[in-house]
This record gives sequence, C-alpha cells and structure tokens, in this order.
Amino acid sequence: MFIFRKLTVKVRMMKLPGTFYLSNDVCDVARSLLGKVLFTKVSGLITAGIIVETEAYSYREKACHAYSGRRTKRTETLFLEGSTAYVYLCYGRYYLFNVVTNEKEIAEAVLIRALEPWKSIDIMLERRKMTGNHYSITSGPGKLSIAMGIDESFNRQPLTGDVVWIEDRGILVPFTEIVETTRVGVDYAGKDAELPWRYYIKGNKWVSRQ
DNA sequence: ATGTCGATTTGCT
DNA sequence: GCAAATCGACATA
Repeated sequence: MFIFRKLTVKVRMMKLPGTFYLSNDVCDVARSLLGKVLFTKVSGLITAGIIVETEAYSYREKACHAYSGRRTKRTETLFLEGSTAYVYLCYGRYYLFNVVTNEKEIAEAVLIRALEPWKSIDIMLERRKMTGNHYSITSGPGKLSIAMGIDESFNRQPLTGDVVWIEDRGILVPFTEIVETTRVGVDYAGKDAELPWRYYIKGNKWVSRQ
C-alpha cells in the first residue's frame, strides 16, 4: 500500500521542476541533462528524445551571445529566469534550442546538441523529410529542432509548461560515460573556445560528431 | 572519406 | 560589409 503510493508520486514527479534549472553551475546542469528526455507538444503531437549531447554557455565567456552582459532583442531571453527556453535563428536558417539556467539577470544556458529519438519517431522522420530510420535524424542542434517541431514560437516558453519540457525517466549516465571536450563552432571566442564545456555520452550513435 | 560552398537573418563595425 | 552555437549538396579521391 505504502509502496504503491510512493510509486504513484514518483511517476508524477518525472518532469524536472523549475528549481533544477536555477543552479549557479551551468556546466553541472549541462552534464546532468545527459540521459534526461526532452519532450515537445506541437499541434497535439508529442515527440521526445533522450538528450545525448549538450554545451554550456555563460555571460562570463566570449562564446556566449550575452558575453559580458550584452543585451539585444535576441539575447534578452538569456537574462530570464532558469527554466526558460532560449531559441534563436542560427546562420539565418536553423533554430537552436537552449535551456536558460541560473537566476534571473544571470545569463547562462545549455545548448541541446543531439537527441536519441525516443517517442513518435515516425513524426520526426516526416518533419525531417526522411524515409528510412537513420542516425542523422536528430544528431545536431539544427536537425533536432526540425524533428521536434521547435521554431521561434518556442523562445521564452517555460520548461514547466506543456509545450516543451524535460523529464527524468530514470536513465542513469555514470560520469565515467561522459566525454568532456571543446564546443563546436566557437572559434571566434579566442581562448574561451578551449573551455571543455561540451558533453556527450561516450559511444552514443546520435552524437553530432565524435 | 574529406573538402568546399551556399542559404539567409541577426548583430556588430 | 561580414561573421555566425549549421546543414546538406556536390565535387574530388
């Protein structure tokens, strides 16, 4: 009887609470998100993927859009409270999905770079205009946004809502299975490009590049 | 397998 | 004008 109650409570607590994202250690959040499951609900269709690759960004380093507190129409989202989605247009072509972390006014975020498809893979394939099942379906930040139906309307969405959220489904990623390396495409950041703030699950087939 | 290139909006000089 | 938290098409080997 008591055991059943506990299980029921656990099942209902799968969605990560807003407090998860309030951490003042963006790299810790980036590592913790590996193995968690990202969900979106678009036109009533729910798709989900296991997060297998992330990158951390902070106002304290040059690769971040909000470096040294720079505020523009685009970066304003980064100054919102942790647990907010930050989606921006990259190269005028792809939407990149991030989760804002830390408290309000402290601009930090985790870029979700790759997913392992987990639910409604058929819908993801359709959105990607792919026929056969293939590892490239969500193996990159631009690709996963297309597969998950993420566009500019996701910017500023609360991760505690029912449009986009992240759940803990009990998938454990031991830290010995986490690879820490440099971030992709941030050469413009000079010395900060060398920070080992990219994290991915060792050997996972959906990682954007090994 | 590896390299080059273009698409297309935002932001900085 | 130019570079950018990217991707896929196409070329060459």
